Amino acid sequence: MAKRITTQEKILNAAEALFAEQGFEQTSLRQITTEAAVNLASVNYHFGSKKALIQAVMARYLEIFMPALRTQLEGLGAKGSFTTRDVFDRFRTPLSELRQVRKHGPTLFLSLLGFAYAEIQGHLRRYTMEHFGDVMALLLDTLHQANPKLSPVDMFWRLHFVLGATVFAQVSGPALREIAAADFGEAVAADQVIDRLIPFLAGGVDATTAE
Amino acid sequence: MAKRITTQEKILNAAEALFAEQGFEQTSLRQITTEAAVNLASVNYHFGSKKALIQAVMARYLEIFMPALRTQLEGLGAKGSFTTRDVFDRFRTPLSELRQVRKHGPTLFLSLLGFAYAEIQGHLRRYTMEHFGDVMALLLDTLHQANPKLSPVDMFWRLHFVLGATVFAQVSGPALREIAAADFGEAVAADQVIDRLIPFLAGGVDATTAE
DNA sequence: TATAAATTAAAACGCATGTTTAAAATGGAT
DNA sequence: ATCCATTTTAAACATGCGTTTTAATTTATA
Repeated sequence: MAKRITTQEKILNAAEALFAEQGFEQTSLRQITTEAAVNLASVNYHFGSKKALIQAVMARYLEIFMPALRTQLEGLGAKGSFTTRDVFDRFRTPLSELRQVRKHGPTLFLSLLGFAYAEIQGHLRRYTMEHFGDVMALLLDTLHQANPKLSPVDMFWRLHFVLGATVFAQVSGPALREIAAADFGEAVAADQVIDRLIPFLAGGVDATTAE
Repeated sequence: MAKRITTQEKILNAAEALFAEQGFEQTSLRQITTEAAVNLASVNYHFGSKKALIQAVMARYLEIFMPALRTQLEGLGAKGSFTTRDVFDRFRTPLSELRQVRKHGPTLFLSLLGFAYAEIQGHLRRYTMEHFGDVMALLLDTLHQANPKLSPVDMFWRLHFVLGATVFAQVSGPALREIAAADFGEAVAADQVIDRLIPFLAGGVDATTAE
């Protein structure tokens, strides 16, 4: 017997798919509840507001991703020395674990993260920093260990460039993969974008600073 | 005597400032017309629709930027050999020329470009490709000359990572510069972000591909 | 089975948006 | 100075949104 899917889960599942596809603002509660085949009012009943729903969608992923990333980074830190590339490679496992949540969890998560930053969801930034600020600090510290030449302020900026490239790659992902397939006859799976991305990011972070 | 400012220009000026600050979707025509001190209906009268206004705002910059970039790239192509870094450095002049349009033209333009991609303004993408597709092709070609090792499809993806990092840096620019100033006591002018960005981008594009 | 609590359902509310309409004002050409 | 096209204005329109309300229904408890 299939396990019972609650209304809340139906909403979360429909919401995250639409959010990842269209962004938060552009997705209406009516779209979500239609897709989930539940009543419009149930979103406010179960979650309180649209904003709270967005947070719930993100939390489901962050609660898996962040502890996993922390474990990975701590494991790397135990080693004597490592490269920037090593640090970014440590993102692979935490991302893969998101498949527990949903089949396309990794892609969904990164897309959501993308929209969270692209649209200015200040409350999400606050939520992340409040609950997982320590992991973010650990990431910054680990990257600095990998590349001690870079000053903290340089690392700060580059880490945000990294975030930008990542986010953009996901948000524009579907469109870009389509163009790539048409122009190069080379279909690229969503998950493989990350394989193209990681070398780029490591190269960027390791670049020599401006003279 | 100050030169007369037409209603259309008043609208364009108010619109671009608000767009760059808040994005396209989040900026209402009522905000724009209030700021510009013109009647609400004048937007639709002069431009036809909000979508057309967005296009007009972008066109004002693209029509200066794109030909300038083309000139720069052609100048570089005449040289025997050049690096990826050289290519990105050629963006500086075209960006600076945007100051003709407005004092903070370069920053405004990049922010607008950012929102154009972050929000899914498909019509802007189409417009750019339609009117300046040749320049984009030239850019891709020039980058390939600078780094022949990279396959076209690799270059395609990396160029879009570049765009993502750039766009994100501008959209989140104000917030990031604030944090940077607070955490590192180091104020960074908006124009200087591009100086931090260029080495990062060149490093990313030149990175060795995944094994 | 009777009762209370939790959930679902349908409808309406209040608000903000882009757009349209139709009248008033403006400005240049004859 | 008059006429006509252009522009500005104020008002309303249609639509979609998140949210709230109130009643019906289901579910669990005693």
